[in-house]
Amino acid sequence: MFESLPGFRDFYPEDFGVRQALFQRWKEAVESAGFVGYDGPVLEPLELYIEKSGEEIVEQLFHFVDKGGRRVALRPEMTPTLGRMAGARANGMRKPVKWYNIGDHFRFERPQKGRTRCFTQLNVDILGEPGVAADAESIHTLVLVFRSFGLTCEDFYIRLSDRELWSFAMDAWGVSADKRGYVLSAIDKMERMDREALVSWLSEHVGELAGLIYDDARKLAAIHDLDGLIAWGRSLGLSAERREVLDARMAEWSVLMGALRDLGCGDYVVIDPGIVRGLAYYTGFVFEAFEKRRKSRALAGGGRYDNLVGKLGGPDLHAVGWAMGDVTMLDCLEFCGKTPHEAVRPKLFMVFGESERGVCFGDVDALRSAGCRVVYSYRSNAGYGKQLKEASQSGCSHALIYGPDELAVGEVTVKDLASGTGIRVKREELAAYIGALDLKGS
RNA sequence: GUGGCUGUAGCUCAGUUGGUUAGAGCAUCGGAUUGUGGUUCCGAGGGUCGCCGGUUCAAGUCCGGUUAGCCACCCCA
Repeated sequence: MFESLPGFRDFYPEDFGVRQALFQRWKEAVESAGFVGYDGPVLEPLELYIEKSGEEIVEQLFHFVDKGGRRVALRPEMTPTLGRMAGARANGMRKPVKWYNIGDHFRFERPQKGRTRCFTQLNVDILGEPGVAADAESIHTLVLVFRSFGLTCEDFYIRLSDRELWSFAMDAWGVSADKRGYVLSAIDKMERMDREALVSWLSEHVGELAGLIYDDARKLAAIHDLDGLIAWGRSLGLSAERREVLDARMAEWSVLMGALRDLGCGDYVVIDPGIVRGLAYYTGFVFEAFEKRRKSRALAGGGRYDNLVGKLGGPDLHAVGWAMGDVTMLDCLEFCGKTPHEAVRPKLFMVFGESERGVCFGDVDALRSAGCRVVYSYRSNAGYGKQLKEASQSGCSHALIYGPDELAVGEVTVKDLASGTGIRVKREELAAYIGALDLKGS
């Protein structure tokens, strides 16, 4: 027997239903915040990803040369495609643009917990708005998504940081522009590596500064309130000009935190400069969502990336957005006992005698056309008992019994298979009766 | 790319110091059951014990390799 490729998953019906329910909640939650759906190609030019991240990223892509000699790759993330699409229409679109996508992505990595080679992501982005109103709504929408699954501030939280703060810090340390990526990378590793190992690694890039950077970065990463950030900024000893810019940034922090509080996100968001995100293209506020009661991979991550569209050759377009993966999210929901399920709808099993078959099949067609879910046994000549047994084992909620007694007066028996109770219903009223059945909680 | 653990029926697992034809529960299918289901009982199908090689009179069991899965590292878009 063939098996699925490493890191690729089969979805049998029981898993498929959960997955569809997940997508449905995603869709409803982000549409409630005014986002509209879009999609792009699963296959893109390899250069679209190299452009942003460099040649080494190729190792983690599914990529090949197509028959036309083009170097192509399965998309590992949505943002470059979004940037390309939005960039092409940027000048003609009314701002802000609020788009979301639910789609498959591919990365050639070693599979492990929370990580596969093909996963589905929800991407939610706001384009064309430079102000913190967009950052606030982006984070609020993320909270809406979590809450739509019944998760609370007991289950998850969002760590909010700001790359601009780190820019000020690097100004103060005197880190040159070409080294800043390494420093951000080091900050990202602070939670996982001890001082000695990290300083040693960092000193390969910034020399003797490494120790100072590490100790200062530790202090900034430990700040978790706005007053603390402001005090930290005053201690930097910036020039008057830079000081003014920093003050303006702190004012934006204040507006953002106020908006998040008013949008009901106050209990979910914590200031945490230790988050920087791995990607090069982030420019401002960045954030990641985590489970609260256990250590796990980030549930979602995002931030502001004002330069990406321009870098891809489009016009300057402000942007802020985030992504959430299906694997980690379903993991989290299972841990929290909040695994989503598709809505329960009545499902009917037709039970009939040989001489009632014709009438019954007529109703099968009519009820199915009316949108009811209707099935029946393929076995001819099976007794009513056999058919009912099949009905109860098939997972149907109700059996419709077509017997001579019922049909003689133009009725059928609608039997609730859970309770065993039956009720006679006029055949012409069947669709209406079944449509009114409410299975919630059953 | 590195390391640890694990592979026996569709699933969960037994399988003694190596010893005849590898078992159980659940699930599946059939029957008991000719107009009223879920229970119960009976029966059936389903395994080259992940794969290859070695040791041995004899390997599911011991050894080596390999492959797959899980977990961790690396990386994380």
